[in-house]
Amino acid sequence: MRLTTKGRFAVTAMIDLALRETHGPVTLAGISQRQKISLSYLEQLFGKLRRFNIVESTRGPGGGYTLARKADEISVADIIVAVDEPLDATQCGGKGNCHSDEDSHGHCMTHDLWSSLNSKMVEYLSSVSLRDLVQQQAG
Amino acid sequence: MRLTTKGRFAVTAMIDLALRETHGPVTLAGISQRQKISLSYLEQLFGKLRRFNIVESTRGPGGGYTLARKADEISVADIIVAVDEPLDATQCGGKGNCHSDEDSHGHCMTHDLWSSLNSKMVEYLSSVSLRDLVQQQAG
DNA sequence: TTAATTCCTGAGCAAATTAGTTGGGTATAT
DNA sequence: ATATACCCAACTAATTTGCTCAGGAATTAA
Repeated sequence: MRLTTKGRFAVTAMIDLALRETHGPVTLAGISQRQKISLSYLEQLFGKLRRFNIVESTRGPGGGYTLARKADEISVADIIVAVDEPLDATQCGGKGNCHSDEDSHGHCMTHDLWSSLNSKMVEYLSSVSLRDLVQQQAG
Repeated sequence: MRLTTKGRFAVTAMIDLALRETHGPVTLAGISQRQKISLSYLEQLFGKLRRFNIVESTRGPGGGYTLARKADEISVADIIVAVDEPLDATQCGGKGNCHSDEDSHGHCMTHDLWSSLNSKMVEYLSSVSLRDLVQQQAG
């Protein structure tokens, strides 16, 4: 899991969306103005979020985006995984057929190590829901 | 806190170092060969790690790097913070003088939100020590 | 039906970051 | 002296980030 400003933009935009979707679909133009993120960049991000079934779209006037499920069923990990390119944690490309390390017991040291660290990160960010963030923001 | 392959390289190299430093200083050339990371890149990373007092260096033949403190007193967060450029979490640059968001109570929405999420990340990665990783690798 | 709104897509581009190269140094053990 | 190894800065290539531009498609409302 990669953690950059790109994921931050997506999470920020999703919070903006979650805060407003009670009044109906939220337009990207609105999010763009409020959060100071370019519309085209948002379109790219929300294209990915839609393909990952995190948001749903409605076209035409009065349209916009809504959450595809409840805010407490969307985690920060879901959002970040959707928009960020995957970070290739293992040098062998996940094959496990890497014997370069002298200490290796069949595959590269990085393999088990970083992938387990990575899964802990995912585990943690999976435990933080969009609803948690919205409540934190409101409070 | 940013989380990219750069941090992974640094953590991987540090584990390699921790596993071997019982036999004396570990050379970057050795780490480079074993972990398949270019020597010059390692030199850059370890320059930063040294400036953050995470490792110590010994010049000349038989020299190399050693841990500046015990492995259980070095966290993954320490390593990543040392090598990664800081991720500017707030759009206002940490000033708090941003009133762009309509829902704002004096500063931008992103401000509190992402910085608290960020501090949770740091908190978590601070709880994982180099010793934990080494034991995990050995076992 | 026409126009306005909004999502949708792809190509291209500038800036930043990542990863590495090159080409030098400096300190130290033998 | 010489080889080892850290140290350092400038430069480069590849990738990612963030954005612009230019359209197209679906939907609502006049």
